Amino acid sequence: MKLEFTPIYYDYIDYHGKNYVIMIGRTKENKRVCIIDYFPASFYAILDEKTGDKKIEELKKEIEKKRIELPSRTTKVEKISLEEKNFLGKQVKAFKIFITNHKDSHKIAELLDYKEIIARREYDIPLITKYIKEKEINPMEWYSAEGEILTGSSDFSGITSIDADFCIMAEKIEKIPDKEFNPKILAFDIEAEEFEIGKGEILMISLYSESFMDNSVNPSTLFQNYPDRKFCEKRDTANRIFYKKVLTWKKCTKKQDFVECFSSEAEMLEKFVEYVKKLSPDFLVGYFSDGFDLPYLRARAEYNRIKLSLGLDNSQPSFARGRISSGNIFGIVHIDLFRFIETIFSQYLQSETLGLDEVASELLGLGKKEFEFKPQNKLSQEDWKDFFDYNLHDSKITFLLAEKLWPDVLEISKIIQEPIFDITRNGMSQLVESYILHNLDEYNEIAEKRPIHEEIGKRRNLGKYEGAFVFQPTPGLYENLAFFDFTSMYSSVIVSYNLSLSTFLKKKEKNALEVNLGEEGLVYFSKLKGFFPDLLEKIIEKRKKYKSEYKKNPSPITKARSNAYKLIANAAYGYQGFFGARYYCREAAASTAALSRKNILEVIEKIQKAEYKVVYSDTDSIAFILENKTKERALELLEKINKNLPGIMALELEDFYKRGIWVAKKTTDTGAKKKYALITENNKMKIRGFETVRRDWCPLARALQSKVLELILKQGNEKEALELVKKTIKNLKERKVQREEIMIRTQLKKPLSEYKSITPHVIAAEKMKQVGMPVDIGMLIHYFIAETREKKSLVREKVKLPDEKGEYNLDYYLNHQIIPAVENIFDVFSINIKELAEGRKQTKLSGF
DNA sequence: GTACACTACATACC
DNA sequence: ACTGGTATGTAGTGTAC
Repeated sequence: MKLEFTPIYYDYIDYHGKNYVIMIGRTKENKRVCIIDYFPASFYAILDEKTGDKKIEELKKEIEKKRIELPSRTTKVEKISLEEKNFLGKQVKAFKIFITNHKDSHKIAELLDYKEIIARREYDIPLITKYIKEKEINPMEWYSAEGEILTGSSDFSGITSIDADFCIMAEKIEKIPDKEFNPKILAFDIEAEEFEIGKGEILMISLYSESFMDNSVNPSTLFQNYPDRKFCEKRDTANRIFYKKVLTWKKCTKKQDFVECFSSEAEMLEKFVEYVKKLSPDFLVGYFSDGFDLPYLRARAEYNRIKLSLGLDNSQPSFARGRISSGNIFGIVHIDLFRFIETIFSQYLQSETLGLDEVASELLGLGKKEFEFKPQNKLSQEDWKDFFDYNLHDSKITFLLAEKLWPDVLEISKIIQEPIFDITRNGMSQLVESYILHNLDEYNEIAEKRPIHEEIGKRRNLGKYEGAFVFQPTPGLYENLAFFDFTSMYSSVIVSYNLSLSTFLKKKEKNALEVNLGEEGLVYFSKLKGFFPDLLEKIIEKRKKYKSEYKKNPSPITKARSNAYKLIANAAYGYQGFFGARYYCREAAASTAALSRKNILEVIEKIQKAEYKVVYSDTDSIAFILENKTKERALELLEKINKNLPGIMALELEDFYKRGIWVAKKTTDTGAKKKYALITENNKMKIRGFETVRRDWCPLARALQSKVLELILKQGNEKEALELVKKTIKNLKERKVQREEIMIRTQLKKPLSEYKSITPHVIAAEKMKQVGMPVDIGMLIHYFIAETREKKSLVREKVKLPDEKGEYNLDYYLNHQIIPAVENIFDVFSINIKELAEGRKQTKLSGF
């Protein structure tokens, strides 16, 4: 049998003690296939360069005898080959040792205790990663596979019970040109009685999906085996049909045909499993479903003593431990969109929180439905109806989000070459590392090992190294500014100076690059191109290529591709400085920062020598005043500077600005760093660091500050802005300010009990807990500061929750929100807002 | 009892 | 623990006078 498919899901099983990789994929005819491929595990043993051929032969014979006996299996060395490889910049001879079972590779590696073997490597790479790396069968690309169809008569360890159209034992797999692939996405969402996992009943479960068929199919035939086929939505303008359903065992109404009612929670759960199986999606998508929906379903299934057999082999979801456990369903890729957005996609968002409502509003222009939660017994028939709508709507926006983010998920998976399950959950360092691992073969390089616990401890104890340079600004309002910045500065420094673990030299060598790390002394790097900088250079080139491709042909895919390369390039520097990295190199990271400082300081000097006044600089950007010079002259200077920059480093024009303001720190009168506001000739604002952009300030103060900055920057003076402040203070004093304007939001970053300092938001969180509201790490706590009967000195004693009765605390909002937000802006014009507010208050309160 | 230094914490910039 | 360092600013905490 021969078929063409794209691998979507990867896993492996043991059969007679050996490892078989299982890929679940789709053919272009939309058939689900399961490809099984024998894959022998292996690792490397690197030999001391002095080892002679005779000794090598002896060692080989010795190693061939190694074996491990376990009750369940015997793992032995199956085969050894001697290979010429590279390892951290050196040519080495290494044994590639094939063993029976990957799970024992660590143990077998430990048995190789010979003085001639100087290092053992790659026993710690997950089998799937190794499989993809060595056999080059990448997720979401296309392959043809030949092999025998596994039938019921086969004794292959229950494999034939996998719910797929075909299951084959691969004999040959070959790359074929990519084909179009439309993912089958099924979104789901649950509503439960209690917030705590498994504590309450699951009231309802919603499903939302595009009905998986081509346009020629009549919807009425699609779910013909279903009692509920009429619940398919009609075709939309794009000729698409959607499947929507709410499963519940609570009060059903006849008016909502998408609601299906069952007699018990258990029956509802069983039907949920059945429907997911019938819909047969490639991706089951939730929002925060690793942390809530899936574990909740499992807990309730357990409680009801039923099996949540969602897996294609009828297995239940498994939860890998980690900071957040990841819910894996065999054969179906479970995606928790929240995790993907949190680690990867949030950088492209403006949203201040990453809740479904805000993220969906931003990306889709469609937020959550409003619904007021109440205890079950307080819900009217009408409330239940709204509740079902609400639940379905959550699945709907989750589905639409998944579609929206699909190009990014797809491109990242293809570029990183790891399955979608992993890339939607792994952090930035893991993505960079996977990219490196999958590209090592280009350099014939053996992979470095993952640091063990002890090593991580050592690395962390080394402490921080000196980072970026930030220019000390002078407070003031400036006109006619130019902003230059380095393109991907740290990455370009790594490439240009060849900074990495494999190029780092333990001692000075001839022709080496010497980097001065200040107090930490001198370090040296080889000028022979290392694989890490070389790989990074290629990433940057690809980013450039795909960026211009995107500009020529803008589409979500070209954009996603360009962004994915940018993502890796930007994370490379942090990766080398990250204690958990295989290719951790503190010296390289510290040198990257040092050489970046050196370069930006040199550029600052050049700009100053060309008689411009530099007003600010942070890490990779420089702002300066054009004074009487033209923009063209500034651009000529830019060209000139670029000619003398090392390697691939490049400086570019960020923009020209009509005006810019820098303010003083609140404690001293020196200029504050990382805090400024700019405006272009087209009145486009760029505000950095100010309270306006900080979510832990109340909207009133933020909006006022933002408006004040705008007025000042547009007009070049403070007059109108001052009037606005006066008006706002008057309003505040007259108690005309709406409650939502004075609400403060602060994130709870750890469990309540771990706070050493009891801050206002901790008190607010405790209050929430008391009234039975859900409180969890990561939540934004909303509260306001109220007037109190007795005089209280601490802010936390005046904290009230949004729906508590009480007046806002005038003194607090005046002196701790409004005035601090605008005080240092008016200081630039020698106006003392505080005196103004107080002075008027004493003489004539009504003036405000 | 309050002034001050210091710490804890959250959030931003790049 | 889940990329790095630099920076501001608020509120709480502890201590001296």
